[in-house]
Amino acid sequence: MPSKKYHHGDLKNALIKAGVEVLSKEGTGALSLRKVAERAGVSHSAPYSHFSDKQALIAAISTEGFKQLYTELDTAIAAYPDDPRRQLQECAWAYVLFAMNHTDTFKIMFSGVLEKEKEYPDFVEISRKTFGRVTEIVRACQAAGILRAAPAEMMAVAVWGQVHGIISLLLEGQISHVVLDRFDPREIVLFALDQIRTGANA
Amino acid sequence: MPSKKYHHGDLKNALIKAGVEVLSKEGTGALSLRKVAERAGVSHSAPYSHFSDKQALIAAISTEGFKQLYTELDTAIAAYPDDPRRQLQECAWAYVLFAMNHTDTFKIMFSGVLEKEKEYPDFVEISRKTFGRVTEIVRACQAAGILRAAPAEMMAVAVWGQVHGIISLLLEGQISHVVLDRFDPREIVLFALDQIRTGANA
DNA sequence: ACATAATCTTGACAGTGTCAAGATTATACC
DNA sequence: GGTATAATCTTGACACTGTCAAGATTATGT
Repeated sequence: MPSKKYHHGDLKNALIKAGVEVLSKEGTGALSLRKVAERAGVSHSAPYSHFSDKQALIAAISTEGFKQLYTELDTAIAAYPDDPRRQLQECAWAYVLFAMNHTDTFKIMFSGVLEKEKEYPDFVEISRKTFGRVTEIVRACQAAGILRAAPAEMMAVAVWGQVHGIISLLLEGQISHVVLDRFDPREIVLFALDQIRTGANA
Repeated sequence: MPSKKYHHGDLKNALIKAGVEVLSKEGTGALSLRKVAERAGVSHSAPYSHFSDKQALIAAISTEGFKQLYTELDTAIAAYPDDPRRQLQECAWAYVLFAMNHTDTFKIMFSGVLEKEKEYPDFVEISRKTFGRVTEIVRACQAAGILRAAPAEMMAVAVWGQVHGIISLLLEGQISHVVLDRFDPREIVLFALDQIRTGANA
């Protein structure tokens, strides 16, 4: 029990974890450096030994979120080797599940709270890596004749954007009650995911 | 020149306008009640005569944004009467243009800064109205055999989600440089819009 | 013309991000 | 080992924020 050492030992990670906790329990608006510090059991200014400012902490939380998202995509991919069609499908669903299970982390990752993301190399790298993984699958699907021919990166962006859009609208409560009264969120997402493949044309 | 009257006369709208200005000039993070009040030439507490709290001002700004978006969709629709295919296409593009021309208003409308949106009836109504317009077009497209048969509201959500996702990723700077180095944002959006219709399947 | 309501100001409070100065502890080098 | 140096954490302060209460000013309705 390292209860009252002057040096915390692993404060940086403790702050990130505390940040995630605050996010999930009190929402994005309640995330403050001071609250995170208190939750980690240190003084209000201690975070500045590890993060240059609040944005840096947010960047770290987002990076952590991306890492988790990456591993979930990775296991989804590993579950269906040599089946790129299924891989793409499961990745899309894993993305949706991640967003629903870690709503506020997801929001912080994508809602523009982090302002100069390119200044955080870890964030940029895991983001790039994740996107690269999706691109690989798209390329494999194209090679297998499952997806149509097109620049793979572009198609990956389009597919990702489509998944991202529908889950974002759902999480932000933008889906009309006219729809929510009649359909389950899962149904809506599945319909949208299906339409990515088939298109809306008659 | 009603310069120094104790009563402003139209403070509520002035505050909304000032808010939009702050948003577009200094970004979402710089939006504060006090700054908005100062810009409108009143004391820091004056906004509380018209808005119960900051959220209420944000709701008003968002509502204003939705109204503008609605009229732009409306003119896009009016420009191509009896051509639902073109109407849908132009609405999607108008949506994208609105997001690019009023980035920070768009972000405030959709980035979850507004927390209890259902508590603001004006916001709910214009939001519902806008969605209804899209649904109408989808229904018309289905009737004309342009879009495939499916619950129109569901399909409208899916299409909207797809447009929303791609422009959101672009605005948040989430599109990889691998893609941005090779393609113009317009190209990316057009590709994505095209894929909404055709689907990604081979 | 006057009572009442609407609007705006002033002053205060707690909470926030951030910085400077100093206290405490770990690390590296002799 | 012991000591200089760096890393880590605390304390105290500042300006800024949202919010409220009390009061001043003006509009409105009767």
